[in-house]
Amino acid sequence: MEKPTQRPYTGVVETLKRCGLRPTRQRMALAKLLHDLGDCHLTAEQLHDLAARSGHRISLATIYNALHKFTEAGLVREIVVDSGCSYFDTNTSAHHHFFFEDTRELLDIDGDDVVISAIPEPPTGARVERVDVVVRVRSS
Amino acid sequence: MEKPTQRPYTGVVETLKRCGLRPTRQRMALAKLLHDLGDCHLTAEQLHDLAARSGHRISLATIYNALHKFTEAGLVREIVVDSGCSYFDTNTSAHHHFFFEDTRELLDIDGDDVVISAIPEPPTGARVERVDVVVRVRSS
DNA sequence: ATAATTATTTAGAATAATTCTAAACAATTG
DNA sequence: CAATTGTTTAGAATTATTCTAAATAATTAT
Repeated sequence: MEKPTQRPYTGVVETLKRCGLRPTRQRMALAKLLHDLGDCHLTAEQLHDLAARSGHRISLATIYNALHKFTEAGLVREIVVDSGCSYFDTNTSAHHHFFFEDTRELLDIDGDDVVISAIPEPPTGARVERVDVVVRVRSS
Repeated sequence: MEKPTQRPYTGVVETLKRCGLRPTRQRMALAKLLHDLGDCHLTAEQLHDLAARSGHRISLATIYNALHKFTEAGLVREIVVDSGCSYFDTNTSAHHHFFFEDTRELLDIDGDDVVISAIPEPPTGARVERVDVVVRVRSS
């Protein structure tokens, strides 16, 4: 847990700077919202709404820009489970997902709870970026 | 290998009927194209082009309808690796994928080459539909 | 066979997520 | 504080996909 501070943006400003991202008003607001939420999965639209409800009028294009920059910087992770839209995961540690096809919701699976004991070599000239395991479930 | 026949559509007609799908001209053409291709991954657009090149003028809406019906029937499998579009896999046996993020291409990984030795129980009320493993690679 | 029923196809419009554009603006650097 | 560079924005554009409703084709019942 982080120690509360009088200056609520100091933390995210540092983080953004460390990643080589200008700490703009919008990015600070978004980074703080995401940080305060803790582990969760959001679409760009959902983050847009959340920002709006928190009093931040930020254009959707900026939400996309920010999410992509945050993804590059490793602050969030993009998860592809649904061809309709992208989810952004605030949990960047090694882990996997349940995907509820009915509700289109994601649930984390701890990295330790999935053991992949064999993976083939990637073809020559390719390096493994990451291994995604998605357990697709439906209500039965 | 299938024995060649004088009536090239008999095979797919049977397959379609067995799946409870009316063997329409379009579905027969598409099923035959997919069957003749062997294991591969196609987008709706790619199948549309392929059909056109083979002399079948089939509307894109029909391609989507057919692919969805074929998916329900288990004749093809929909793979989600890219939030931009869906891929349909003619290989319906248990297997996984390399996804080349640069070229957006898929490559099969034999089911036996990925060993998942532990998967958590799905939450109560949910049943596992399937487990997808995607090894995301980039040219290095 | 033919008619009646039901499913499928189609073109084109509609939608949804995302990206693009170029002008305004804000953060950083000199 | 001026100049530079990066960011934000509204709105248009793009892309994949779905929807709509009329036309057509496959099936079933007569």
